Amino acid sequence: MMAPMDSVWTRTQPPPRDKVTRAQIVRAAVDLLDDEGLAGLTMRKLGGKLSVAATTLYWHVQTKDDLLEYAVDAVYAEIDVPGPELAGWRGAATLLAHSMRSTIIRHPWLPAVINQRISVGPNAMALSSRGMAIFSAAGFTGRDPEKTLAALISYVLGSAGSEVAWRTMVKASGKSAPEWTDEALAQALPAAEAFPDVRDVLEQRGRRNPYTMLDETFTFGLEALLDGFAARLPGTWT
Amino acid sequence: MMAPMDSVWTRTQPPPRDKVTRAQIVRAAVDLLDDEGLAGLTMRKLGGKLSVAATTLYWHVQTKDDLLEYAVDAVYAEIDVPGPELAGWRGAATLLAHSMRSTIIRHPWLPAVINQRISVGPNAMALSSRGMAIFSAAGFTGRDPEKTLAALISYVLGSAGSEVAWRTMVKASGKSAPEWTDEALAQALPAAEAFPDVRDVLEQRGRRNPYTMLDETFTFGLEALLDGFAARLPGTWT
DNA sequence: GAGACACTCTAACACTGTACGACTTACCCG
DNA sequence: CGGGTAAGTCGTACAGTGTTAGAGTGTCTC
Repeated sequence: MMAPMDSVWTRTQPPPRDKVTRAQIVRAAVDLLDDEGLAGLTMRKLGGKLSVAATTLYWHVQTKDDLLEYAVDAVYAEIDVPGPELAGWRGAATLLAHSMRSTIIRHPWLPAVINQRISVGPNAMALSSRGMAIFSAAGFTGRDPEKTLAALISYVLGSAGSEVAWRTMVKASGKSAPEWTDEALAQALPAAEAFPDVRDVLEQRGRRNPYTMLDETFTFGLEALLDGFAARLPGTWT
Repeated sequence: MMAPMDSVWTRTQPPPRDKVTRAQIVRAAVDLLDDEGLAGLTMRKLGGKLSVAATTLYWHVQTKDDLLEYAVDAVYAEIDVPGPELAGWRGAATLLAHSMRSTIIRHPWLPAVINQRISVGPNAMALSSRGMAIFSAAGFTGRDPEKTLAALISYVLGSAGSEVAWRTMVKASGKSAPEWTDEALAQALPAAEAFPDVRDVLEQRGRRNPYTMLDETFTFGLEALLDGFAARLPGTWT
């Protein structure tokens, strides 16, 4: 394991040339965002986490917005896009959708950041490429694979975005989901009285397990969308 | 027009009791957000726009986040939800979707804000209520109207969110859409070389009219989703 | 050995959201 | 009519933000 006469003094190439690398910064930023939310990411706090002055970060990253862009692309790498040969196009699309949803739930700051600047990082492009491959293999031609993938991603993003907004509020309150719902209904939502149907919806979310209800809602829309895709496949009688 | 001896000095009742009302503040905030984006909204700038000290705003609004919540709900009022009796459930849903999309495009900051806190203002609830009525009238029962509406809104939100991200970047560059696309491809996206299919998609967006392409993509997904809903209507043979 | 380079840090600037307390009115009650 | 209470506005101030400029450190190359 150790060469003879190897010691700190004889070693010629101390491996860590820099105190931090951009990859480390990005990873730490994602951690911080996960833990403390979008407003919790501060250059000084991030520097502290890496035992480095805040301004040091600016050597590796031009601006905080750029850092966010890096963070977004890093997270994109966590979404896996199965090839269509494994589960068929519908299975592959389903897996992609669920993987994307859980990635967003793991990184709740994602939707708010994504909707400000478009994502053109390498991981985002790889996702697009592999995602389009699913629908090309399914038989879509021309611009259809692009449109189909865009629709799928839009749905997942919107759905997960709402879900994340809900989860964030519950988490920030420190209460359990049913508790939160009850309190919110009782105290803070007198407006709901005017809309009994909406009130019922919110109430149910307090009684039954809210998370399985979110799952059901997500799957419902996903299946509907995929049915719509299937009906658009060339070779389908209408 | 003027009473005898009316002057600044004799006048006893200056009609405007308050210098600003909350409604005015919210409206000005929306305007500022539309013009300068989320980062452009500043309490001091907003105060200046209303000829009022920044701290005065805090009498009418507890916090900047609260102000954003008011702004979101104010914008929700612009989305119109037709009753199902007018255009049938599918027509009504289509109109709702398009109205929501154009509202978001008019207020590009909306998606980023919406995904941080859930919306429970009166206009948001009215939208939910009337939206669910569409699908109830269509024949959906139980929790299905809620799920269907959630899916529709999720899709619109996600789709418009991506669109807005794109539009914002193009607008911020000050260039025309094709110009922007060309430059972005040429200079800033060497990563695209590794994904020729993605590159083609981006390139086409530069050649053809990008806005009609966005329309097409939006409509494609919307129709697919509505087809999926139709297939789920009770009384449909599968 | 010397100079260039990569990297880090301290100090500072302009600006942010917001708390506090003082000030000016308009209104109500005796 | 007179005084007190509340509503509303403002100046000041504070802690914290992203970011710049310049000085400093060490390492690599000739």
